Amino acid sequence: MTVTLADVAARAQVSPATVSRVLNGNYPVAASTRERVLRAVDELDYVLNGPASALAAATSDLVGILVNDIADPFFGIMASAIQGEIGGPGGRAGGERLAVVCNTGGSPERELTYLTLLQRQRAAAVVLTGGAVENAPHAAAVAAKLRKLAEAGTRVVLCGRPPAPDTEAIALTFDNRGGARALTDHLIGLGHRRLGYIGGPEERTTTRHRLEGHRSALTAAGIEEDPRWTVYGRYDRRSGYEATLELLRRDPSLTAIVAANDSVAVGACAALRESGLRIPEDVSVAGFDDLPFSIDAVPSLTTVRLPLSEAGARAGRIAMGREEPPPGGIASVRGELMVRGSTGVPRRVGQ
Amino acid sequence: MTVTLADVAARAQVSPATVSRVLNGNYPVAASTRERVLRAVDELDYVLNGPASALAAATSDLVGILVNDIADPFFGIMASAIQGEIGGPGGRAGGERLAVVCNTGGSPERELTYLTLLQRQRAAAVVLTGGAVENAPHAAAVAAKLRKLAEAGTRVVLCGRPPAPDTEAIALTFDNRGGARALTDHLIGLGHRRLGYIGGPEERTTTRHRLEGHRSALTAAGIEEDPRWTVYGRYDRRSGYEATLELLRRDPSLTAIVAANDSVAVGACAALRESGLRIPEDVSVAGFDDLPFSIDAVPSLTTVRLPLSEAGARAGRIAMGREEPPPGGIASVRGELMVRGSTGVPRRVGQ
DNA sequence: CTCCAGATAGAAAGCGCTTGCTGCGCTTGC
DNA sequence: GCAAGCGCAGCAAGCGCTTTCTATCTGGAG
Repeated sequence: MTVTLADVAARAQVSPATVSRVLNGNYPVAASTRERVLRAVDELDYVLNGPASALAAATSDLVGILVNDIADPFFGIMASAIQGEIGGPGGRAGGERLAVVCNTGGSPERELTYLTLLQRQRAAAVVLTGGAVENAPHAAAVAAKLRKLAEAGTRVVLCGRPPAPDTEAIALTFDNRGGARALTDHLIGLGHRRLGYIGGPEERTTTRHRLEGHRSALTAAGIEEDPRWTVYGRYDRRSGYEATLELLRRDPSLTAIVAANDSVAVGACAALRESGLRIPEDVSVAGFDDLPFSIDAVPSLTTVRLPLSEAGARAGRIAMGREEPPPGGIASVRGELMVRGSTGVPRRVGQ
Repeated sequence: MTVTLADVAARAQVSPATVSRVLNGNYPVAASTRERVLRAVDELDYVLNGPASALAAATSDLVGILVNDIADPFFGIMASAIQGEIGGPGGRAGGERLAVVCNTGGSPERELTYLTLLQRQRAAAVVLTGGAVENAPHAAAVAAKLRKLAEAGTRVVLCGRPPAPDTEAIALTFDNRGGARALTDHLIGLGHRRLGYIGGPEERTTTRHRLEGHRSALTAAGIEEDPRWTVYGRYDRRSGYEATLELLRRDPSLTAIVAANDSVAVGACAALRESGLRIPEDVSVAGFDDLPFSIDAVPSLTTVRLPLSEAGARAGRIAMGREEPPPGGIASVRGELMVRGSTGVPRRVGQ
């Protein structure tokens, strides 16, 4: 029923081996033979059986991309850039590879399960994006999995994720600490002294690093932080909205709100507006990531631009072995402070 | 080096056949034996070889999802919903399936290539999202491919895409015409008589349907459309920005701008603001899709809410055979008009 | 006490492809 | 003029799993 290599071989009057070689193009085949084979392939409308090749060759052309939330542009942009480089159709790479985007939803178990699934498929490479969960047993389990994958010949790259010790994984880490530091420095420079902070989920590396950067700026400026000024939430708009209301309740004299990311910041803006506060005259707001919509917020969001697309592309190239990994297997990718309309000199009288 | 079924069998003192049956759970195996096998699997840290099973069983657990642009939340949301239903880790479905999200970038060739790649992998199902390109040869090629896939046992579902005639593909189509009609009716009801329209790429079904809905509203209200009022672009913010400037240049008396989607609308807002026009006092703006950020635009965007998540979930279930396809294999999914702050009664004096 | 159905387990034949090795015919160096 | 060398094609042995068919061993039913 389905056409196989042997059928093509028969039609082209050659051996299956020759057909295979024509299709894979890694062995000399005379031009005339090749043409005959290709014609037969065309006439029979033959499509290679992926699993069979993968089995015989002990490699596959699948590349896994793990993301926390595919509906979030933060991950979408990275996934897109990675995929652009792994040489799907239209990519410059030779062999056509299929990108498998896996949505972990931020759940450690699903992350692990997906990794196993990818291992089962003998993936050619795996790129993990986004922050990791700070949980020793889970981190160890992931590290073990990554080691296994590497052992089986799967290249592992971390993009926007802290390095995994004792692992051969290449890490392209975002300098969340540095970015957050620059952002809060900017706010302090404007004259803010009472700054609220809306973090992401407490157990994530990204959350911790950004908060650390924020605090180091505070410390450097000799500002003593009030514990009431920090609220944890999720990386979404809703969380920003609710957290802002909570922050305002706890300390109505805040003059600035630093958010875990742009979505949170946008939610914060909405809450502020509903509370009758002007941005930035009454309260300044800052985000992180510089997603496309940030510039369209009104006022446009001051934020830290992360080169998501560039980092993703680089991760993709490294995963494909088309770019040298950074020395030591670790590179820190810096963000850039984008000062826009949502931050300004505080006008409100304190207390 | 790598652990195989046989190794597990040896360790558990059973035949490979038994191990396979335990792992696939579709054949009676005595509890004690099963346990022994599972222990061995665990001890050896065995992971099934996907390609080998796929080859032997002539089926795979890959499900393809084709999207135009993974970085666009429109597709991200659908992809996420689809994936949630195809039973990746955590899903309720039994077998664990891997979702393969393919980024076509809107290119017909890549779409076809991805379809071939999926066919090669003997995908269990394929879901195509987003509008199709209106190009006869390409449509025919896609239809042929879909037929081949169906023939090979791959279930094909179209989500937010017009039906593919002569194909077994199930189609969940968005009622773009109806949504657009309702939107423009709303604007006309507010008193607008001079409405600009920013469309998407001209050769896409979505673009055409939305424009048709818009025009039918115009016609029904006895408004004769000025050809200058329509501009085609892309489905992104930038396009909205540029097209709006162009529209304003062509006819500064426009009191409303209807955009192909929310991103375009947001770009339009930016252009309007920069031109010193107030929204909606001077010009009303309307979008389409109701993506999450629309509500945060200032003023918040009047738009047509498409149940992206619901439709995606349904498409996913149908693809998995867990939900009856709609009668006739075609269902139209309606959008809901969301009236918000970006549209209002026109205040500007005409001309 | 025999016989048969039912429940488990195993043997073995592939699934469709890749690839190391062999083989053949011809150019080329000495 | 001969052997070595090269370019190209075929043979055949798997890759690791699934599954049909068969074998074995119960425990009643007759």
